[in-house]
Amino acid sequence: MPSERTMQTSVAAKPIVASAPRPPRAAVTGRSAWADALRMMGATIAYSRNEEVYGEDEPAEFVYLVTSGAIRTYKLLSDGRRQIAAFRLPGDIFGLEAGETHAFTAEAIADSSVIVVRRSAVLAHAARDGAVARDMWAETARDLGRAQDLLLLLGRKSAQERVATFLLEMADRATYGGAIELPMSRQDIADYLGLTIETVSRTLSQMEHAATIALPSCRRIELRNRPLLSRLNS
Amino acid sequence: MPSERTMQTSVAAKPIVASAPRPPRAAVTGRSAWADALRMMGATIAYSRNEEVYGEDEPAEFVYLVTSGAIRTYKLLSDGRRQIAAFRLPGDIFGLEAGETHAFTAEAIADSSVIVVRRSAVLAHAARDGAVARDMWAETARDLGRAQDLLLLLGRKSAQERVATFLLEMADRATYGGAIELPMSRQDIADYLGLTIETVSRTLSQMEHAATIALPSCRRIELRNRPLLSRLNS
DNA sequence: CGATCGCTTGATTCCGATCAACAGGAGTGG
DNA sequence: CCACTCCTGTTGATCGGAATCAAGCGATCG
Repeated sequence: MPSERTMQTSVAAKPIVASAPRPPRAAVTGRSAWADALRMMGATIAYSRNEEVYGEDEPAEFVYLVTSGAIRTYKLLSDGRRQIAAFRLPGDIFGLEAGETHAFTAEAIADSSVIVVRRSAVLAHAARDGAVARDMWAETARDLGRAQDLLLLLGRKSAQERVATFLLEMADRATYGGAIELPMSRQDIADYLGLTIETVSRTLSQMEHAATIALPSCRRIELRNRPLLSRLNS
Repeated sequence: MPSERTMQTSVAAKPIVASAPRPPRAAVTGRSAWADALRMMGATIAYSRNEEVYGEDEPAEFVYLVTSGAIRTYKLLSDGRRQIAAFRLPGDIFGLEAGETHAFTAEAIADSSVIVVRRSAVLAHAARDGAVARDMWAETARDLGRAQDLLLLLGRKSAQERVATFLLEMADRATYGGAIELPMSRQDIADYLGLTIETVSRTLSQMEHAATIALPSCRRIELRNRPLLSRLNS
C-alpha cells in the first residue's frame, strides 16, 4: 500500500528551470534524432521526490524526456495494490501515448528534471517528417519489448530470478563507479517485481551472504558474481 | 511445461489458400485503413493446430492479420516455463516489429487462416502514407496498453481476479451466441495468466459452484454474474 | 475397443505474503 | 547538542494461496 498519493499535478504552474543539472551518465548524447528534437523544443521542469507528473486517465498533453533523477510509471488496483511498469532514467522518454489520455500514473522517485514538449507539437513534427514518425514508433516498440520481458518475469520467475533480472537490468542502466546506484526504494522495487518489500530485502540479503552481491549501503549494490545472476536470469 | 515444440516453420513453403474461411465474428469489416490495406496486399495462409508461424529471434519478414482461428504469442525460459503475451483472434494484427527480429514465438492454437504481407511492403507503404504510419504506431501502442494491463494482472492479482479478468476480456472478444467460445486449452490460459492448469481449472469450478458462470462444456463458458466478475476485475 | 489427451479433483507441500519487532538514519525542535 | 519522531530497511515467526504430486474421468481417435 503506497501511502503517498497527494501531490499537486499542475504542469503549467511548475517553475521552469533554466539550467538542468547534468545527468550522471552519457545519456545526454542523443540516442535518436527525435530525442534531440525534444531537447531543442522543450522546456525543463523540476519535480521533487514523490511528486506526480501526471495521473492515469488524464489527457496526454505532454511528452517527457528525463534529464536527471528517476520517474516511475504505474497502475493501481482499487484497493491500492500497485504495479510499476517502468523506471524512467535519464535519457528515457515517457508519456508518449497513441490515445488521448495517459495509460498510467507517472511520479518522480527522486528530485528529477525532465524536458517537456507539447504532444501536439511532437505529432505535428512526426506528420511532417517520416523519420521522426518512425522514431516515435520505434520508441513505443521498445517500451513494448520491455513490457513483454517483464510479463515473463512476473508470470513465471521465482523471487530470486526476479531480483537477479532486476540487478542485471539496473547494472546496464544505472552503474556508477562499478556499483549500481539505486534511485528507488525497496517498495518501488517490490512493486516493479511483483513481490513484497520483505521478500526483496530477504533475497538481497541472501545474495549478499552468498557473496553474489555486496551491499555497501542499501541504495548501492555491487555485483560480485555476474555469471550466477545471468544464469538465474535464464 | 509445454511439450509440443517441434513443428516446421516454413512460411514460404506453405500452401496459399484461395478462399479463407469466413471469420465467425464481425472482424472482417476493417477497423483501420491499414488493416484493410493488409487484406488487399496479402496472401492467405493456413496453419494447423500447434504449428509455428514464426520463432523468437527469427528475422521479422512478414506481418500477419488473423482471419480465422487463433494464434498465441509467447516467450520461453530456458527450462520450458512459458508466458503467453497475447492471444490473437480474427481481426488482430501481429508480427509487426520495429526491430529486425521477432520478439517472441507465434503458434496456431487451432487451425487458423492468416493474411501475410511482407514487412518491407508495409514499411514502404507507411513511408509513403503518413496515415498508415500512424495506424501502425497506434497498433503497437494498443499492444503496449494490453501488455501493461497484463503486467498489473500478473504482478498483483489473485488467481480468482486473474480468471475473472480473463473471462471479461474473452467475453468482449470471443462471444458467440451468448457464451464465450474458448479457442485455447487450459494450459494456454494458465500460461497467459501466470498460473498452473490446476489452479485455472479449480477456479473455474469454484465460479461454477458459485453460479458466477456456467460451463456447458470445457471450451464454452457463460457469464451468469457479470457484476461480480467486474468487481473482481477491480 | 484400448489408448491418448485434456480436464477435473483431491492431498500435500512450499514459496512468498503477512504479521510483528527492531535497528539505523534523517530531519526536527527544544 | 541531544532527544524525539518518522521513515526505511532488515530480520524473525507464522500463515496461506497456489504449486506440486497424484489419481481418475470423459471424450476423441486410431
